[in-house]
Amino acid sequence: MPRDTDPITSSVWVRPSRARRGEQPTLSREQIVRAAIELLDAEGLSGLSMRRLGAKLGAGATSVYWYVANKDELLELALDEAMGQVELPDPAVADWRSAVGDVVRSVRTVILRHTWMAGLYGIHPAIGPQAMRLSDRLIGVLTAAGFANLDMAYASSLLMSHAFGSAVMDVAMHTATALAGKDANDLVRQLEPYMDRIAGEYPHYAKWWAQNKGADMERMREDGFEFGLQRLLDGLESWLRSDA
Amino acid sequence: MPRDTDPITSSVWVRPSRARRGEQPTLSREQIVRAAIELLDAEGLSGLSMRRLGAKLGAGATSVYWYVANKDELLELALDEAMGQVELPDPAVADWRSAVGDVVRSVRTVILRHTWMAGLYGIHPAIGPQAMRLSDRLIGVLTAAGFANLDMAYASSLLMSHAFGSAVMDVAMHTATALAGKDANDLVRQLEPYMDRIAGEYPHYAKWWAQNKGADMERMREDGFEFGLQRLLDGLESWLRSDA
DNA sequence: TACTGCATCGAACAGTGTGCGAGTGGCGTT
DNA sequence: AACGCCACTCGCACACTGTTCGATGCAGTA
Repeated sequence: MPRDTDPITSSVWVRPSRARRGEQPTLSREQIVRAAIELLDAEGLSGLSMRRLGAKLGAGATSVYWYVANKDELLELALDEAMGQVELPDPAVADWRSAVGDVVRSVRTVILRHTWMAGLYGIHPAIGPQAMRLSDRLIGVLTAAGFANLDMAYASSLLMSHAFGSAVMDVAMHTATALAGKDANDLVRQLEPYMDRIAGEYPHYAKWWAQNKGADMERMREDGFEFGLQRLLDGLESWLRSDA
Repeated sequence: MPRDTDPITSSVWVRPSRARRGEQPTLSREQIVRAAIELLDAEGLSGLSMRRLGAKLGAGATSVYWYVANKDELLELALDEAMGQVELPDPAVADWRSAVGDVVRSVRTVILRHTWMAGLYGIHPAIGPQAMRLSDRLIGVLTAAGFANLDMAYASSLLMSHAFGSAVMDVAMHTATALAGKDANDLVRQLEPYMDRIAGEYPHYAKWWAQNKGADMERMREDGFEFGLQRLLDGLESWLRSDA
């Protein structure tokens, strides 16, 4: 794909997808991105290589480069495509708390479904069309709720931060335990002697641990996310009331 | 480094650092991790290769493998070491809001200083000794404030989520603009025609944009983080009061 | 028929993480 | 004093990576 040095027009999002002239050019950007996501879902971030992607598409390894400038760019496209799976808020819902809550929950769900997304957020900003569409709807709900200008932007990025942050932390835990081939609870149980040994260095942690070692990890993550979401909405709501 | 198949005892954190027998073995795990961080800071995640690390240490490329099993493990160690730069809360401070706020701010600052951390959180959970130390102190402050058991864990992970999430999003934006060789404001200004063109698809976004295009991006990120932190603390505080 | 330009691919290059086995020097034991 | 062990270092090799370049073929136009 011919390069363009202008940082604006060279962005993936402005450069048009390759147009087909005749009938079927056997490959397309959408098809490539879809295949990349399948590979990423099945094998993780390190499982995606241009050669394997080419093979999966029944094409030469380097043919992909006609539709996509970079592996980085491909990942950017895949990330945005996956973001498109987030369920958008229904603008008809009057209760902004539940509307906003549903979006945040959906973002988290999508990231947990495509765990490779977690490692990508720190590299590519979410400014693709799907992410924009999501932002747009969120802005709509928040302005209807009473937020405006900078406060609106702050509120929306706070909500997104929570979805990203907690999902990323969950994914990290999940992959770590999955890599050990264990369920999270098993792993925690096995860690007990280690915890006892270092208890002296982390007194507060050890004390808490002694009282809560029975908790179900999977359940905790879910409940913790929901708890945080509610506190966050509480904070926004009370601010909204005190300001208006 | 000899491998161990047991998932527990094979973890980096339990396996002891290589002990020196005589005087100076020319290399050490701490030295390696330090050099790795320097390389990461200077060149980013993709700038760290085992060969370059070896060269920087004046050693053979594969000598590092005596102290570290993996590149992955090395990154895990570097991540935790960097976490050690977070300023711990002063337990003497009576005001839990400001104590907790300082920790969260410090986490964000550290991540912004070592931008490579952003891409690593989704891969390795923060369970190293430094991360544990941080958690321990945070737990101490929160329990003193009145949180207990599961709620305490939820509150702490909510705070951490915010620090991680917002820092990661900022880093992504920052690297994207830095890669384009532009200041964020310049980039945004250049994006204007693009924004106008797609305004129809993102009506709420476009409307907001029209009213707030003058805002300073760097400032917005800082203020947005602080706004979110305060709303979050508000939410926690009101929950604490209604519960007690 | 000749020409143009989209689309595909093979070969090649520089670089990656890592396993293996050979080396080296100094310590503890005989 | 001699030996053997063992912590430690490193060169080589392997399989693989992303990406460039130039050669090829094919569709539509002149």
